[in-house]
Amino acid sequence: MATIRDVAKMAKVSISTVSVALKDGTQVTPETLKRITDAAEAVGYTPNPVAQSLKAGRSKLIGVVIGSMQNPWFGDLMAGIEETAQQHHHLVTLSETRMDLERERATIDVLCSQRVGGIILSPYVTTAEHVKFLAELKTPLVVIDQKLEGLQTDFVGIDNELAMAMLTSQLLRLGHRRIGHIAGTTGLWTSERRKQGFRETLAAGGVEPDETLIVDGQYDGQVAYDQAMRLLTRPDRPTAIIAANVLMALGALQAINDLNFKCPDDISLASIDTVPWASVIHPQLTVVVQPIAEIAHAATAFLMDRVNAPHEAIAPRERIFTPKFVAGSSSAPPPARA
Amino acid sequence: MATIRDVAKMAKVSISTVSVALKDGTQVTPETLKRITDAAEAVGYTPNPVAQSLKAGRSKLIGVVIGSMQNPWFGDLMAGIEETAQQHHHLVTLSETRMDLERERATIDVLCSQRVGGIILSPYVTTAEHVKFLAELKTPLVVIDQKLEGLQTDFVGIDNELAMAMLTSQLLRLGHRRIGHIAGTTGLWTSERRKQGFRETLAAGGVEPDETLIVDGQYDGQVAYDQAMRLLTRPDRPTAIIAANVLMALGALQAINDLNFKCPDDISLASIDTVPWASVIHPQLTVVVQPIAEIAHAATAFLMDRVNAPHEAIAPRERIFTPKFVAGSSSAPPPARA
DNA sequence: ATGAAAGCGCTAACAC
DNA sequence: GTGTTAGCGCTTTCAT
Repeated sequence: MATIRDVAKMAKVSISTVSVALKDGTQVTPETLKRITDAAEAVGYTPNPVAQSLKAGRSKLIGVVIGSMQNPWFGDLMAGIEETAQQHHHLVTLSETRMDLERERATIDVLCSQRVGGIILSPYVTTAEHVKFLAELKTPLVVIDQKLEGLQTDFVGIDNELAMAMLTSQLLRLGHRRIGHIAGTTGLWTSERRKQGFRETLAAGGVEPDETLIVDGQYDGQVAYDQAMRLLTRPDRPTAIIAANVLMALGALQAINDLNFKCPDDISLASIDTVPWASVIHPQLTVVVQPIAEIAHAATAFLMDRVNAPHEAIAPRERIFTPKFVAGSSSAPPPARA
Repeated sequence: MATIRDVAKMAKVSISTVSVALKDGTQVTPETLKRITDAAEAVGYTPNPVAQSLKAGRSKLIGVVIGSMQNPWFGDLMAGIEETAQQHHHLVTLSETRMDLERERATIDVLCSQRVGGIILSPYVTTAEHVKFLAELKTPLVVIDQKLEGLQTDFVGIDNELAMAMLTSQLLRLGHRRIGHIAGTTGLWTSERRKQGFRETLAAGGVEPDETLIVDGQYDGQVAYDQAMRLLTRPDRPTAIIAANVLMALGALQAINDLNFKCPDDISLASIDTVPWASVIHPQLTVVVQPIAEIAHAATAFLMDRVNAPHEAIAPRERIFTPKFVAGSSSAPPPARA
């Protein structure tokens, strides 16, 4: 590959002149600029990003750290991040932590030692120790999805209380009074916010929240299946279930079918998020969807701000998107009392 | 961050000794080795990969270039690649070409100029010019999924004829004689191989292939929906449909439902590939699945061979996996003649 | 066994 | 405006 030296030799200038000229053509005479650009063209010169990175102390790479690639929104997230990163001439690397504390830390360590320009993290560890670890990172960091309380950096996510309020009030309006909630992993920010939105909306609708109807599905389809089985075989079973994500909703739907209940005739179902192939699932799920592409763009834009201003201490920013309600046929009025 | 100089100073040796000692402890006396490792530990030394890359002329990064992140197997593919790459201390970057010729070329150019160690490509462009472009790459390359005829490099994929033969013979055995095939994008290797497997199996089963029952669904769910609509509204409609991928199968299923046909009572359906949580789709699809994780591992292993032996001309290798048949309830005997 | 020195390709002071 | 020079952190001859 052609180096800056080849260009300099051909244009009969020094390498620093080439470097300066190619940065912003304003510091050199038009004639030399032309000679240089022509020479660069002739030898097919592309600056070596590795050398640039060594000089700069960090590379034009942004690391995305995610809990699981099984998440249905993961493809859209990556596509959005890659699109924005590309506009800033950055490449995107991807790492999966499999929702493991050790792996999350180790992954971030690797990324930092690789001198990536910045990191977009969807955290699954919320311990104070981990927050401290993240706070001490020198590498620019933007957190998405799970907000980590006390961490001074940018966050992009959705209004989780609102998301659950949308679904809950819809079911209340249909006449449901006993509503079950298969919640996400206990302790995670999104899980707790969603539970809170659930409780508050019920209370505001005049229904006393029954804590035994709120179960932990660990954001996992199989666990949710088991939990739905338990909920639906109780004598005082709920007439509707809200799952905190779509994987759990599909698990619950499976349980409903396996128990020979009809959805929505016997049990209504609703969830947060959807899947790309949602249109062929019967019944169509009533859902609230996150604007994933916008979250990806916003997070990447935040990150690039930090990458491009490495010395300024940018105050933590927050971007909370409003999810969108999409009515489906999985929710209907509860069956008449037997 | 601590540099090799910090370690050298603390261990009271030269930087070259540190470098040699940390490479393989065999060239230095045990005492100095200990001093050096202790010092490295004390200052928290990690070699700067960027500097190593500059020296080596290429980085410990492998680029994955894929047509679309919507593909349901994309998450599993990435997870598999990342896992194997990690064992070789490589990071994985991801780029999407949106199935566009220009973008596929430009993306590969960027990756090469970034001096990635190697590239795993799932190509969507099969022109001779593109093959020539790929053949001239200096960067190690492994192709997956779509084989490019005439390209001298490693390939990993599945036996596409066999995949279609499995599905076709199953439907023949059930008694179907008019079977439609929603094929992938015309001209792509997988599409053509699958069509070929379809024709041959029909012929072997004593059924003359009707070319009008083979339609181009472009590997796209919406296009497949339209094509299924056309197939199913013909007076001589097929009694079964095989889709060349799952997105198209789901599109076809939607069409079947919208036309108020029952699957499998009126129309049987089968496809290649599946989606996570396929179990909540009714009816359960009869499918043939690719061993994506194994494909990912094999491709990455091939690539690492090339990365680790940059000067040897490794002869092109090929790994063809056998897909797995998974019977579902979407295929049944055809309805009795009216 | 250890060290000195060159250089990977580039950028940025600092001269002139 | 343009060139000289000194590194960024590392690996690798080549001496000693």
